[in-house]
Amino acid sequence: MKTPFRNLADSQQYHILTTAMAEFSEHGYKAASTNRIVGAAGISKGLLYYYFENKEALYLSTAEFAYDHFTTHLLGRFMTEAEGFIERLARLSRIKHVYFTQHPEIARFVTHMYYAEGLLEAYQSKMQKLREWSLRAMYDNVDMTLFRTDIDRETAMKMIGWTFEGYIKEMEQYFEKEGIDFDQVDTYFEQFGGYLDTMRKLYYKEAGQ
Amino acid sequence: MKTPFRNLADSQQYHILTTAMAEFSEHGYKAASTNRIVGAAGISKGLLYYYFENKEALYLSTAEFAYDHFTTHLLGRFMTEAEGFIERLARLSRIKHVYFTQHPEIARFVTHMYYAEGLLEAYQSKMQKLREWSLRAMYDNVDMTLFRTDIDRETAMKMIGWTFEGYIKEMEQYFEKEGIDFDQVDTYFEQFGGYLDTMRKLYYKEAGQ
DNA sequence: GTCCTATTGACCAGCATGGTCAATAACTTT
DNA sequence: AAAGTTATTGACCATGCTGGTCAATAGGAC
Repeated sequence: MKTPFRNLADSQQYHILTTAMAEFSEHGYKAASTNRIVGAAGISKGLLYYYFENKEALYLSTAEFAYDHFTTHLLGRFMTEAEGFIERLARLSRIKHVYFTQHPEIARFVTHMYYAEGLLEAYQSKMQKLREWSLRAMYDNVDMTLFRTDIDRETAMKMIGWTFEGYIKEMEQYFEKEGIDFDQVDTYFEQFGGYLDTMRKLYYKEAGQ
Repeated sequence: MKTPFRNLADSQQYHILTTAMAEFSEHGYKAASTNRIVGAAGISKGLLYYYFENKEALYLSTAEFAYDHFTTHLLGRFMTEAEGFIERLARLSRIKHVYFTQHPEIARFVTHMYYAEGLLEAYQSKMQKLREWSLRAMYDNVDMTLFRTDIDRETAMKMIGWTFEGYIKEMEQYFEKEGIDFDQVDTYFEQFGGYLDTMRKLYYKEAGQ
């Protein structure tokens, strides 16, 4: 990253880096095309190489920006309150969902980084930290006594996690096909609440027991 | 597909087509490389174009072979017996798993076809049939009275489906990392049975009720 | 006018692509 | 053994895209 890029307005930096992220997430590092990036970003080829020394430097800047943005915007909101496992996952899902809709390119790119190999050696310790921290976000300060006692806790937690994954994936597919209807947003929340109730009925002790 | 290819021994046809499938599934139609295919298949470039008129014809032959193989090898085994929903999904999972380990390239390619767009217009009606048929395989002749009555059936079935998806995905990831230990295969089955028991405890009426 | 920075897009060599084709190897038939 | 037919090779080609360069120029500051 060269100084001219640093002198850019934040919004323009964000614009260029997120377009690069979209390209990198979709095609991976090698197959990503700088030509497509400049086309999508609306700048000339020359200007990109006036901002960055080469493709790799662009990727690394991109990765650093994404990592920093992700951690500063999410870590803060994840302070753990005491609550049941289902409520915890519900809260995390909502927070993630907000972030994914507000910064979709960054979110997609971070998941790409999470699984990518090769160029990222410099980031693997950071990723490791992220992994550990996301574990804490899931389990720290969770009230485990809510679970019914006749089924294994580990099993229950896995199944609950898969239920959230499945539900989120289904919603994503639905929105991708049908588009989000903002008048119906209440219905979506109701439906989500219904799933939560069902899960409580399945996995928690009966009330008052 | 030209006649010389038709005159080939079945095993050689299978070999070439499955190598092509691997390439197509991994990179998609456009990014797939005929050079890599001939390299992996151990034949010369010229020979490939002696067998097929061009890349598209190769893809179409590949798709047809995969579809036929998949349907003839799976549809037969899917006759529905009366059973609970959990047992049904467990049975389907086992059948699928066997097919995926015996014909991984075909299996991967069929899922690719299932989601791919563009070149497949000719196959979309076939895919539609496959979709309908897989629905029947899931729901036909299922004993719904086993479900406990205080939770919604649709919700329960979705959650059970997600549990299977999650478990299968986790197993795949585990095997990819650690490799399959054939001495431990009993443990895997035990573990799977444990999940089934838990699910029955969660979603079915208590015995004798 | 004179700097200095920002910005362009034509241009380059390199590489991989899908596809061709003359040469030849390997069988069959006579 | 000769002739004919089919299988098989790999060098070769035009094309298109790649990451990256650079002379030209536009814009603003002094």
